[in-house]
Amino acid sequence: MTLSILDEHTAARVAELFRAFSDTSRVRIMSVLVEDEKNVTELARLVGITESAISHHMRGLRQLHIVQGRRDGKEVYYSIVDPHIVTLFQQGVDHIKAGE
Amino acid sequence: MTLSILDEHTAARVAELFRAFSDTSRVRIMSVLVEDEKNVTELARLVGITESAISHHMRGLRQLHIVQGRRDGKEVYYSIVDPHIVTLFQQGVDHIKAGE
DNA sequence: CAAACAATTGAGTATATGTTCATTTGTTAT
DNA sequence: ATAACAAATGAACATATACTCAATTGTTTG
Repeated sequence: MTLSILDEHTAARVAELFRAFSDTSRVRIMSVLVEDEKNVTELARLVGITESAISHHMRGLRQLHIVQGRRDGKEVYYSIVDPHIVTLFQQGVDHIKAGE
Repeated sequence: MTLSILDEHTAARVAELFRAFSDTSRVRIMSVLVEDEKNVTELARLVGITESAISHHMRGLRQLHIVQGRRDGKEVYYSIVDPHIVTLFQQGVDHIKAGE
């Protein structure tokens, strides 16, 4: 099944998906969330950027339905929504780790 | 095997890889190259941007070893280097096409 | 060699992106 | 109600990115 060139709109959505993982901080966020859910403060500490920056990233990832937030008291715990996304992400990591 | 947070350098390389597919034009370029090799002029016509813009994109993709160029006379034919990259890309496309 | 065509390169520009800082919102405990 | 902490938001800024245009390099053919 040999699909021809992607139409502009679909291509834009695909690009949007990959763009989610196109930033060092977001990649590190994902690498943590692959293991387990984490709240914003923990993520900030682990990734090494401010809680504000984490929040901004999480908003983007939420809008793409890549992560979801679960409030528990004062804290919001983020986790990865879709297992397929985990696979996609891991595949990228593995490709790099396998060395080029 | 539960890997902890990715170090800055590895994360940067992973981000770089995903960034390759984070642009609408590059996604469309890839969607064409998945099918078959193409020269710059053909790509420009199919994607709908100038040959110069294509060249700029191909340089980036070449530097990441995602595509390779093969000169045949006046033309340079580009193709995707690594089958794993095709799989990664297709998985992103499939995720979008499966609808969110 | 000159002309024609394909591809690349570099400069310039407009827009997008990631971050921080300051402020606001939400939640709990005193 | 107020204080304290967590998270989200908006503004501002610096950098990155994609594109076009003009010029250059590479290749073939007259």
